[in-house]
Amino acid sequence: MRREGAARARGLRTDYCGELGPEDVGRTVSVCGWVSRRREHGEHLAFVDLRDHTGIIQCVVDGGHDIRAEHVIKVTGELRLRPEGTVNEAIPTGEVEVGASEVEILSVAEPPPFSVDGRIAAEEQVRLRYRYVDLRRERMQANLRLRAQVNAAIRRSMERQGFVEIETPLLWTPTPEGAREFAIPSRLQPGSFYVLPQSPQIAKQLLMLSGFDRYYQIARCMRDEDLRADRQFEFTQLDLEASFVRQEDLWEVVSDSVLEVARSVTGKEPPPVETMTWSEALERFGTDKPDLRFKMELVRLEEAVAGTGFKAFQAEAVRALCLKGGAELGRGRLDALTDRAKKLGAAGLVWLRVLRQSDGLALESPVAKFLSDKEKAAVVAATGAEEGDLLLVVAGERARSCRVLGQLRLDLAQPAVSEPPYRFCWITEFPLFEGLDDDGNPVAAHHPFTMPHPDDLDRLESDPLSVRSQSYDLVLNGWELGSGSIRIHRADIQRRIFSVLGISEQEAESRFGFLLGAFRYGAPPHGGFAYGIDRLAALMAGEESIREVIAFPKTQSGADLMAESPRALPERQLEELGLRLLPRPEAKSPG
RNA sequence: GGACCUGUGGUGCAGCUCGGAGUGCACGCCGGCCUGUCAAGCCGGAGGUCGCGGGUUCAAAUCCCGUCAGGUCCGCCA
Repeated sequence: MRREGAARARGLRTDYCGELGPEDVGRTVSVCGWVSRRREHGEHLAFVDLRDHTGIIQCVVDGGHDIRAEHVIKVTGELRLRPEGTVNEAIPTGEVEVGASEVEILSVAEPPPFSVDGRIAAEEQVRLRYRYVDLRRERMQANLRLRAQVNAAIRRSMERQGFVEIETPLLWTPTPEGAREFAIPSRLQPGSFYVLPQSPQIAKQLLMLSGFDRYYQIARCMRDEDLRADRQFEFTQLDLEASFVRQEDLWEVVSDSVLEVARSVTGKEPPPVETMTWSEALERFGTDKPDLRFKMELVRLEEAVAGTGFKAFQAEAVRALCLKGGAELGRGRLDALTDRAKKLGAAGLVWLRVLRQSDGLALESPVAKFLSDKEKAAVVAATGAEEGDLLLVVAGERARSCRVLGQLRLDLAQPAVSEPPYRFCWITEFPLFEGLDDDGNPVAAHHPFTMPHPDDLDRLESDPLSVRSQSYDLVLNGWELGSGSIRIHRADIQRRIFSVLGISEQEAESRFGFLLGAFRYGAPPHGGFAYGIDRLAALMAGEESIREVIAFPKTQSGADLMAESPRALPERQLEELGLRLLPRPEAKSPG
């Protein structure tokens, strides 16, 4: 438990509270911290549980001191074994206590707005308003320290692999694509604006053209989009880019870093990162971010019901889920599932209970009468269903049917997202384009500098929607951690992409000018990746929201309840920036 | 932009369906007692615009409308 490196930096104290033990008995020690709890026994005896970031130590003090919860005090005295029968097995320092000869009150505290010991869980609203108190709690101390451990593991991995840490500007220039940006008015050039980077994407590609070969940065990114449990305005990514590499090389680099993180946090060797194509993920799990911790994969039934007389199953795709033991679900529950499927975009949901009959398994369902015995048998065989299971079938367009079942799979069987094990997975071969915009032009799925799959290059113009890209996502337990791609470094291919996207040469020049310009001076083949450290740290900490691993997060309406941002600026400051406010339709009054 | 959940002494809850005096529980707080506790114990006490505004009603924490705040989600996040 003792940390040698910290020994010289203990300052006012000789020891940390949580590190004292029987081996220290007999020493005169000084400990500093916050009063976690006091137990008074009259004029001459009181117990004080003193807390610092390492833990809690019991101090035995004279009852005359006015020592209250969260007072900051320094206690000096001899460390001794607790008397027989008074050992507290519930805490690591429970065998010893400080017999206080001197108590110094370093500062007094008002009663905290909620309990620091976590006995009663305060509402998030209250926690955020008094975040400095909230962060004293064991949970938040552990979370933020775990996050620091994640950062350290990432740096270890990147340095080991020869990456160079380079900082890029926070005051950047507006880019037309992607997320909404935060704008910063220029004082020296009134009317002009910087923006905060939504990612260092362009900067890091330029660093490749500059010959740095391997760049990384633990980078803050800002996106002015609506907030969620896994999304804040500002978040932190491991951002990296490498030259003269193939996708496989990057997967290895990134896998090394996340496995180093998992190893460091869990103390165990994590399972290797798996890989599957986007198309396979959709077929097997009905999503591009599969949760591999549990099976219940989607099943193809097209062959089993080929040539069926049942109209609903005469569709492009007929897919099923088998819910183990689901036959006992009541009618109300099944109706709710059907509603859910419809809300998700399915035409309907067919359920079949798998029951035992004298001569084998039988299917009980409102539509059983429309299926032949042979079809029923084929369905049972294809799904591997056993007595007591429930089959859920969606028929219709392929991608939609898979996605509906993919969501039902999560609804019915997904464990808490932060529960181990940690099953990292690469999703590869994303489509280059996703659908068409209002003008009938394909829309870039990743960004317009993503290199197409070499085997599909000749279909770029003839059948763009079938073209795969060299882009890839990293997924952990159903959460998208990040994405990356091999970039286009050749002008001819970039021209063809812009042409397919319906972007003219002039438009490309004005929108991506300085990047395209830089490419004219010698661009190495390169590619990169970025993943969210907030999300990774949250999952590693067993949290469902990234706010629990961020010291001072914003609420869903973008407010900091402690700092009370955002706020109005004084008129003088606006003037200096060359800004004038439009009248607001209505003033917000505090509730 | 939209859907749903939540808002009651400092904290966490119950009360709301079926309207009848701010009623209750746990923690905390203040005072007293208490020399081996550790969620200390015992006795006493203080503390409330029921988020805010409007409506219905003889009467609203409770029903209705609006609004604000927090959360979850859809849209959005190349």
